[in-house]
Amino acid sequence: MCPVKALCIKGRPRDSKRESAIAEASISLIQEVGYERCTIEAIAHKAGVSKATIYRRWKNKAEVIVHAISHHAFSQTPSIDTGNLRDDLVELLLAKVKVLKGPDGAVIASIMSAANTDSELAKAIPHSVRDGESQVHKVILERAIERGDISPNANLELLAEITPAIMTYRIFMSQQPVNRKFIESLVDDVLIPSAQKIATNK
Amino acid sequence: MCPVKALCIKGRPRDSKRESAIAEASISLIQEVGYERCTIEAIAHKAGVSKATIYRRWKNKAEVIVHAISHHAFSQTPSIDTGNLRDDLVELLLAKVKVLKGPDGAVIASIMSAANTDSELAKAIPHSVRDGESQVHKVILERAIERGDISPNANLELLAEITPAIMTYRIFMSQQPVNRKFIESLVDDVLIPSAQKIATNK
Amino acid sequence: MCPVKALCIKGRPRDSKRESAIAEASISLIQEVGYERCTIEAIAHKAGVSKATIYRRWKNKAEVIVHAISHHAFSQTPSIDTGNLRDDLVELLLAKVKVLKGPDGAVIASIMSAANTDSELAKAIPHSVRDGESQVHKVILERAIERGDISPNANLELLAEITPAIMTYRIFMSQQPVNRKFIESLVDDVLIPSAQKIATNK
Amino acid sequence: MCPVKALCIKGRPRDSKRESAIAEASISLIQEVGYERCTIEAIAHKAGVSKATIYRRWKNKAEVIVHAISHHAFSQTPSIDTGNLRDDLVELLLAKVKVLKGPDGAVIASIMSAANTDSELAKAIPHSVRDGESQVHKVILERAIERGDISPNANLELLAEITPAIMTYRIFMSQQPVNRKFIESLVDDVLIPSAQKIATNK
DNA sequence: TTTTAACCGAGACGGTACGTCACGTCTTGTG
DNA sequence: CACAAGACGTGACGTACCGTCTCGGTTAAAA
Repeated sequence: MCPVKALCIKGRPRDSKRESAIAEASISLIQEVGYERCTIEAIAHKAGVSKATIYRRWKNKAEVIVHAISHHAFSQTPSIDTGNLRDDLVELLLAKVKVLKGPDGAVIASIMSAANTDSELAKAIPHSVRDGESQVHKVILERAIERGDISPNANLELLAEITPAIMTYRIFMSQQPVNRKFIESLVDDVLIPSAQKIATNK
Repeated sequence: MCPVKALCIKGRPRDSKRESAIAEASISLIQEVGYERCTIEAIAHKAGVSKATIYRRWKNKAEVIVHAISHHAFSQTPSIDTGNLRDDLVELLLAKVKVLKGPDGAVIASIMSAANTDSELAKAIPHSVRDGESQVHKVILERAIERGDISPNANLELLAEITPAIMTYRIFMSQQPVNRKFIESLVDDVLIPSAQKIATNK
Repeated sequence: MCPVKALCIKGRPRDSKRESAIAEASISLIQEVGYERCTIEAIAHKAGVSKATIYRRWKNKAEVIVHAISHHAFSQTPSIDTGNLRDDLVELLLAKVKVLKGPDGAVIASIMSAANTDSELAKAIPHSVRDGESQVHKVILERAIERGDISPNANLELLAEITPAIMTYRIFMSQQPVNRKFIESLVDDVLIPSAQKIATNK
Repeated sequence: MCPVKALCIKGRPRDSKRESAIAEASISLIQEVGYERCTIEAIAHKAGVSKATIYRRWKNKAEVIVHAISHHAFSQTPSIDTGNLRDDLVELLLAKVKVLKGPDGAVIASIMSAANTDSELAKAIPHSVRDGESQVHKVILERAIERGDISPNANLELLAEITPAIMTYRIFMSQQPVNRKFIESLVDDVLIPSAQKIATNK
C-alpha cells in the first residue's frame, strides 16, 4: 500500500517516450510542410501516437509546438576563431544566416506564428533559441576581451541580442537579402563601434 | 466605340470603394479581436460586402490581410526635437513602443503571421511599415548631422533598421520588456557609438 | 484482446442514433419546406447533429436524402374490403391519391430530384416505396382470386405497378387531376379488363 | 408619331434569334452534363449570349428550362405498320425505350426535376412531350379500329397515357429494366385486354 | 438627322448553400 | 489509469450558382 496518499498514483504510468516522439514529429513536420500545414493529426500519426495522448499532456496546439521547439536542438553555428574580432563576427553571422535559411529556419518562423497566437506561453520559447545562440557569441566576445579588442564599457548582452533581432527581421519580415555585404556593414558600422565605445556620457 | 481595344474594359467595373471598405474593416477587426479571430465573414459583414466580392479580388485570407496592411496608415510617431541626438532617440523609441503596444501593435503582429503563410507577397508589406517609421528617423538624424553630432561615416539606413528590428523582436518574439532603461542602453551603447564612429577599419 | 481481428472495431463506434435522427430530420424538413429548401445545415440543426457527422456518413446531400427516404415508413393506405374487386380498387386508388397529396407527396417528389442527380444510388429507393404500396394491392387481389373475380392468367405484379406509375406521372409530371372519375375509368377500362383477361394470344 | 400608344415600341427590339439559341444551348447542355450541372452561366456562354439577355426574357432558371423543353423537338418514334395491333404496340414501345435511353432521356428526366421545383410552371411542359408521343399512338390505334382489332368501348386516351407513365416510372424512378419481355407482357396483359374489353359493367 | 429608349455582352455584386478541414473533446476496446 | 482509434460539435474556409445590377456600346423607331 502506498503510505503517502498524494504520491500514490494508480493505473498505468505515462510513457515518457511519447513526449519525445511527439516533439520530434512536430519539428520535422514544421520543417517539411511549415507551421500552417502542421496539424495535430499529422503529428499524432507521424509520432505513432493518438490525439488523446497529445491532448492529455498539452492543452493546445500552441503548447505542443512550444514544447517541441523548446526541446529542439537547433543546429549550432560552429566554433569560430579567426584571430580577430571583426572577422569572427562576420563568420559567425554568415553561419547564422545559413542556419536561418536551412530547415531550422521554418521552425524559427513558426515561433513567430505561435508567439502571435499564444502570447502568454510564447514567452518561454525564445530562451531556448537565445541560449543556444548566445553561447558562440560569448566565446567570441570573451576571446576579444582577453585580446583587449573590446572596451570594458561594452554592453555584451545587448550586442548578442541585436544580431538575431535584425536577421530575423530581415529574413522573415522585410524579406530583404542578408548577404556578406550587409553583414560586413552590420559588423563594421554597428557592432564594432558599440563594442569599442570609449565612455558613456550618461 | 472604344478606340483603344486594350483599354476598353468590358463588363461592370469593380467598385474601388469596396477595396478600401474591406481593407478598413480588416484592420479594425484585427485591432479589435486579433488576427486569429478576424474571419472573412466578419470582414465581409463589417465592410458591407459579400464574401464573393472579397474572393473575387484576393484568393486567400492571407492576401486580403496583406492588402489591408499594405494600405494601412500606421499611427505615426510625433515629431521630436529635444535639441540633442541622444534625447531625440530616446524619445523616439519611447514613442514607438507606445505605438507597438497600441492598436497597431496587433496589426504589426499579424504581419508576422501573414508573412509565414504568404512569404511571396509578404515582401510588399514592410515597405509601408518601414517607410512610415523611417521618416521620423531621418528628420532626427539629419538634424544631428547639421549639428555635427553624427560622423559622416555613419550608416544611417542601417541605424534606422535596427530599432524596429530589435523592438519587434523583443515585443513580439522574446516578450521581454521594452522600458526606458532598455531604450537608454540601446541608444547609449549601440546607436550613439555607431553614429559617432570615427573611421572604418575595412 | 479481440479474438477475431476483422471484427475488432477500433475507435469510438458511430452512434446509430445519429443516423435515424438525421433521417427523420431530413424527411420532416422535406415535408415542411420541400426538397429545394431542405439544406444540410437545417437537417443537422434539426437532428441535433453537426454537419461533419453527416458528411462522415454520406458524401453528398443527395445520398443523405436517399438514405432518409429509403428508411422512411411511408404512410400506408388502410386495408380495404368492400366485397367486390372493382370497388376495392377504386377505394384503394382514392386512398393512394390522398397519400400522394399529403405530406409524403413532397417526399415522393423529392425522390425524383434525387433520382436525377444520383442515378446510381436511386436504384435502392423505390424498393421501400413499392414494398409498402404493393402490400395492400396483394391483399385485395388475393381476395379477388379466392372469389374467382380474377383470371388465373392475370399479371398481378404488373397490375400493381401500373397504378403508382400512372398516378405519379399525373400528379408530379403532367399535373393533371387525379379525381374519382379518372380513377374509375382507370379501374374499369384498364385494371379490370386486364385482371379478367381470358387468354394470351402469344 | 405612333397612333396607338400601347403599340409604340421605341428602342432596339429584342432579337428573336437569341431565344432559339438559348433554348438550343439549354437542351444540349442538359443532354451533355445533366440538369444539375446545366448552369445559367454555361447556357449563356454556349448560346453566345449574356446572362442579362436570359433574365430579361425569363425570371427563373426553371422558366428558361421550361421554355427550352417546350420548344424542343423530341426525337420521334418512327411510323410503324406490322399489320397487327399487338406487334405494332410492341415495336412502338421498343422504339420509345430507345428514345428515353438516348440523349432525350436526360431531357425528360430534367423535366421531373423542374416539375418538382416549379410545380406551377411545370404544368405547361408535358403537353409538348405528350403531344409528340401520342401522335404515333393515334395512328396505330386508328388503324386497329379500322381492322376491328379494338373494341369501340376502349378508352384510347387512357391507353396512350399508360405507356409513357409506366416507362418513365421504370426508367427514371425504380430503375428497373424495360426490355422486350417486359414490353410484351405490358402489351399482352394490359394494353390488348383493355383495348378489346367487351363492356363496362358500370 | 438626331434623339431616345431598349437591347446586348461582360462581369461585378449580395446572397445562400455547398463540401472540406482542423481543432479540441468524448467514447470505445485493450493493455 | 494510459493508450490507439476515431466519432463528435464547432466554426472557418474557399467554391459555386443564383438572380440583380451597372458599365460601355449598339440598334432601330420616333421626332
